Amino acid sequence: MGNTKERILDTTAEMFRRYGYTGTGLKQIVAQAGAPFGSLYHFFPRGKEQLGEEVIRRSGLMYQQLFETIVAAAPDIVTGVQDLFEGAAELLRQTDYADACPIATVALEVASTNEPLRQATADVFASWIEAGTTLFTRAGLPDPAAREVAITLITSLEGAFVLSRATRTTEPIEVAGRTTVEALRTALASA
Amino acid sequence: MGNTKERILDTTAEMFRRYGYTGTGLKQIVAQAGAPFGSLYHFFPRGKEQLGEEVIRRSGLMYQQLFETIVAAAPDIVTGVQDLFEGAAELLRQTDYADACPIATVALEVASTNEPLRQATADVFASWIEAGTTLFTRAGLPDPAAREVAITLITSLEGAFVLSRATRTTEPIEVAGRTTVEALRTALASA
DNA sequence: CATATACTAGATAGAGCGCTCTAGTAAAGA
DNA sequence: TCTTTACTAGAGCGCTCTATCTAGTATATG
Repeated sequence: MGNTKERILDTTAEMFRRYGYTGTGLKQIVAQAGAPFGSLYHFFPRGKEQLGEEVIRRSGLMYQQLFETIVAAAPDIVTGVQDLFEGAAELLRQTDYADACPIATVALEVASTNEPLRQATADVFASWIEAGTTLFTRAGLPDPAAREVAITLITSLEGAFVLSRATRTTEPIEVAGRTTVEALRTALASA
Repeated sequence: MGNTKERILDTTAEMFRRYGYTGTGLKQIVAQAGAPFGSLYHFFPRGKEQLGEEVIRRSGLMYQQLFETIVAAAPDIVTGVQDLFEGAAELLRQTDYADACPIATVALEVASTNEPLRQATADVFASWIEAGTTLFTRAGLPDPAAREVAITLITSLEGAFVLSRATRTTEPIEVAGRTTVEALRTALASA
């Protein structure tokens, strides 16, 4: 069964969100996942770096699907973006401002220290941008504008996570949501 | 002379930008600063945490003054904000996408693990927001709108740093600059 | 039944961590 | 001159880090 491996991946993703890459120890991971230490190097022979890379790519994909699900469930794209920011604010509140994007923390840590992991975070952001661009294109925006709004959404969300987690307030994320929605509305109006 | 202490603070700030808080070792700091290890605990008796806190508050103040200087040198507030984003993009390019905001990296790392440091990052962000609000109020925005634009600026900039450092592109920061300027223009127009 | 493969289990190595400790030097004030 | 204070200097402690290593168990296949 792939049960142990999945448990290690899920636990690591959760710990990355709270403690970052360098702040998360392998022994803490196996302890919290209830997995033997040997299994870690069985499933991830290249050690922490391989585990980190798989967690980054996996989490990136999960969040992308979450975003697409939220937008698909909304009556229109503007409401979808609104729901996304409101959901993020709610999640932060519920988890005592701990559980936000696991990519950003690791991305900043590894950007200048670990090229394979930096590449993984870059790939995740690139695919988020593409996914967003596709969605906004489908909503009627021309190609360059769609990409700009997608980038605006992601940078606003990530930056808001930083401020909200630090200040323990949802104000930054609420403001970021309004700004992003406004940018989207403006772009749609002139399309 | 306060020379050694300053050198330790400056070196630490630089290393925090690149390696983060947990990723920066005290021995690396004194080695790079050319300072004896004993001096570190002479100037910072409470160790790494005290050093970290002073670096956060000091860097926060420096960046705030930098922002105010840039805006003061510009012919108007819109140009000032534009210059700020362009300067940030230029700095990233020149430093191989290493030197960005030292607060964000540390903020995400310590938000759920170290309360005194989390508080220090929160204080920095709060004072940035206040400084921005003051500037935008002076430019003619009513109070709630001024604060919203200030928060938008900071979240956009921080989020753009994350994406730019990860992808090694200035595109996110350019887009964030345009979006922020647009938000500011809209707010000014309806003021 | 035999054997290969997948996985569990954890002791241990070697390096590095934050921090403490003792000792020594430089310069200023009594 | 003597003493105090500020600072330099770095060895070493206890601990944790990632990673390796050996050994054992379960399961499936010949």
